[in-house]
Amino acid sequence: MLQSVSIQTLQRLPDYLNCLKSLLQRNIETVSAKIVAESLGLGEIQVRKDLASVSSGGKPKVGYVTRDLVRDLETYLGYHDSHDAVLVGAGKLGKALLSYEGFREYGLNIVAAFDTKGSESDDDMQVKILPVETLSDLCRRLKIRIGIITVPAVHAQEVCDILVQSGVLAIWNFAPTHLHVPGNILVRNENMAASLAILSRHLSRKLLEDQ
Amino acid sequence: MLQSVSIQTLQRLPDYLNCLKSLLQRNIETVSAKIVAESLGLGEIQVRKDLASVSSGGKPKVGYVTRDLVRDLETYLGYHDSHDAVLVGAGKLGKALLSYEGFREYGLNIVAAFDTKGSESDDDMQVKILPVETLSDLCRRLKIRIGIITVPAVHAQEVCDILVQSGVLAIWNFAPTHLHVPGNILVRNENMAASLAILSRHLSRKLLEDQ
DNA sequence: GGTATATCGATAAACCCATATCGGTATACC
DNA sequence: GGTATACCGATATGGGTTTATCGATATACC
Repeated sequence: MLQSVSIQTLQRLPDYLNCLKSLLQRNIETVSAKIVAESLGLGEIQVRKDLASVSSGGKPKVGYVTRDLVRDLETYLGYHDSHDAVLVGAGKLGKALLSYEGFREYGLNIVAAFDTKGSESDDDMQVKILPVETLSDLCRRLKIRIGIITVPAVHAQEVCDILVQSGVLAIWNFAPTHLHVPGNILVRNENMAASLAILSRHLSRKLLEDQ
Repeated sequence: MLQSVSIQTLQRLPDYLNCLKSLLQRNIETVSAKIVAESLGLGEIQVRKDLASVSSGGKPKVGYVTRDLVRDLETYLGYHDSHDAVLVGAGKLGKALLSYEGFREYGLNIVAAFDTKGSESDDDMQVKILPVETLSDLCRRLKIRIGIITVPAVHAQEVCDILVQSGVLAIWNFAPTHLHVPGNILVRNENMAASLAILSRHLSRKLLEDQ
């Protein structure tokens, strides 16, 4: 049951969770796959398959118990036992991510941030910004396993190397560059350019249609 | 040639462009698909197919002419003729995106930003932050076709509705919520939670492997 | 100029994921 | 209590994307 969740399904799970949580707030105790599907713009069968892979089934004529689904999704996604992470690169984007409270409820706990410019403490940030020289040491001491890279593209690879050497296993890369890592390390690229490519093409076509 | 580019391929094109540009800076005039593949961690055949769909072919024993590929990729991705866009929600993330210069070179030109709190002019931002009441009017007047949503989730749908009613055709949504739009409008979700899901699962597995 | 080699391009197989169809089961209503 | 209905679950079909195999061609070297 746990093994066979496809990447695509996995990426939809947070959406289900969002949707179900908002239903729960409206005191909707049970929910059918059809409702969820319509609410998220997905196929009904797809929703059933996805939910089946992370939770025990629903009942005919009733649907799923909302609360149970939420619990199972959160458990599966690891939102209950949070992961510690470090962020490297306290520029605009880095600071924006640091001050985003939402990550904590996704089980991501940013315990420290690093930058070359050392610690310029900002108002509404929880963590201090440390000099990058201390990055490796801190990762080792706290057994950090997730690294977030928000440095300029030219420095991304060297930061990546430091993280990997310090025991980090998963990297969330916001720099617009490809990172080379050993096979057992996962890199997830937050690929803004790819998103733009899709938007841009859609637009070009639409504008072309209307002459 | 232009029609048959798959979504997956389209998303890889910006990576190719990045890679090729950096090769060009190192005065590498021609490049083989193999080199590009290794540099990006992709399959050799895949690279060839992708490149073939946007550019005229390479020569045996020599490879592709780097400069030509860059030009063709940029043309295909529309980086030459830029699209105007508006951004709604000048919180932390919104401001971070506003001050990111990189978008311009991707052909995205953010001409205005909006927020409920009106115009609090910030230091290094090019555009002023306007009251959201004027959003619809400006979109119509300037014929804006791309909207970027960085408001809290609860307000995302209403902002989305305004944008759509004002003629916007493509929406880049950073709010963690699903948006309902007419069929001819494209929504691209920048799904941070989905990325986290993938990172988190990888981590859980790795930690499990090592007990 | 002939041959070896590196590289591209096209067709075919394999794989993954989404969608459709069928059958089963619990609830609701008569 | 029986029957109709709404909904779930499993198996099968289909489309799209990746990967593999083959043949073609231009360059380089002898």
